[in-house]
Amino acid sequence: MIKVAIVDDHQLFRQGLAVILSAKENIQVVGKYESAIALLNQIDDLDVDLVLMDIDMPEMDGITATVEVLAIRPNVKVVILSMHLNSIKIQEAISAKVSGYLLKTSSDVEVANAIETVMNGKDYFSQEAQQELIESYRKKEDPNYSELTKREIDILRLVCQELNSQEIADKLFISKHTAETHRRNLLSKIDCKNSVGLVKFAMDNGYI
Amino acid sequence: MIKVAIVDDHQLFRQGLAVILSAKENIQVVGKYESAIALLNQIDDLDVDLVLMDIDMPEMDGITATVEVLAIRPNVKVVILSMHLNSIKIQEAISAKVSGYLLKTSSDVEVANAIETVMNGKDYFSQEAQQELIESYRKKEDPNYSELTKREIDILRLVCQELNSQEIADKLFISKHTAETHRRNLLSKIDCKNSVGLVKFAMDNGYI
DNA sequence: CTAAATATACTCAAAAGTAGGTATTTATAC
DNA sequence: GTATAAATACCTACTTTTGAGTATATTTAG
Repeated sequence: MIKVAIVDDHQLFRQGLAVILSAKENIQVVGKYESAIALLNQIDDLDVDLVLMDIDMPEMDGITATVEVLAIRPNVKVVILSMHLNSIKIQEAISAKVSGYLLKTSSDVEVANAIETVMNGKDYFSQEAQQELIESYRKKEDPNYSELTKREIDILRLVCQELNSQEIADKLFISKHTAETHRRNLLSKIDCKNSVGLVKFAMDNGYI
Repeated sequence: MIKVAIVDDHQLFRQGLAVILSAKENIQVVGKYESAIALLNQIDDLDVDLVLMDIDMPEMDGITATVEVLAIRPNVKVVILSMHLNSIKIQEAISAKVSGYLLKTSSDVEVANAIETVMNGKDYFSQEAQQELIESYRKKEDPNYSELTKREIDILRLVCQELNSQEIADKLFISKHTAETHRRNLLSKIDCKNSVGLVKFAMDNGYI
């Protein structure tokens, strides 16, 4: 019997999924949590093999939560169950050492498969997640493509807070010229026309 | 027995909710659809009293779908079941003649209550939805607040497509000056500093 | 019909963003 | 240790946005 916990802020989803999974003969739902905090508060005393974790939740996102969970209970498996598909989230999830990544559009059969696969010591990433990763690797091989640097991500986030280059410069203790250079490099890398494109990119790719 | 159909693109949610609702003694789930199109294709032959409708779905959003459903089957009740809470969506839903608006964070008990209430000829809007509406009415009474006009919404959407004022002007066959005026009025009404603020507002309020 | 709201168009001026450079210092990787 | 990448900073030039006005035609609501 695989002991599974569910973390999701949507009660209907949480409860529905629990019912569906409990119907599987080898799965037992031992916990349902409406937030990562709620799970972390009980993780010490919880007899659990695998956590199904949503990403978008108030208070603490599922990826941060995964890091916390694995720090306390390194033997517990974490599988992401999110509605969003973007390569940055998937990569962040992998960095956080999740064992799988599923979409909410998945079927109950796929979720059960994923749980079994992960408990057998393998990873399970949904077809869509794999595809997304492959495409992001393809992009990286494109000579016109280059990853954003840490500093560029800083600038991107501040642009998205409606700050102008001078304000960004003040905030980061750099020259206005530097902020403008970073901004221009962003426009070039992301291949968009103006700051509006930057915000949309940031939103689509989970930077904000 | 109340005959309910569920429209939601997340299979796990759809299926889970169906199980939960089927357990209620007075509710029968007569259909599960992964898209509004799928529902509309079968609506003629479907013996259904009430549709639980998600908003954010590919192909056709739940509000457009509601209008279509009610055009064909005016006696069917539609209740929105969405994860998002914003006054514009709620108002659009009301305009589309929905009978209720629930959040996915609701409990199964609340959903069942809502279904019963609506089948008794009343409307059911969740506490959060009501609160959101009240706050939007409060805003309207604020002398500094004013609703966006249709034209302003046009301009807002084009700004979000990375167009500058000249390009917007060309697209709408108006003068560049006019486009600039609209843009400035938007900044003033939305109370933000630049186009970045406009995009975020547009996203937060479901304009794009 | 009339008043109010909306959409339209313009001017002038200041501020910010965009586009093309160049160049130095600081990390990082091989 | 030396390439390489990243972060830093500056210059010139041009475009766009923003701010603060004014003004008129067109719609809409009472």
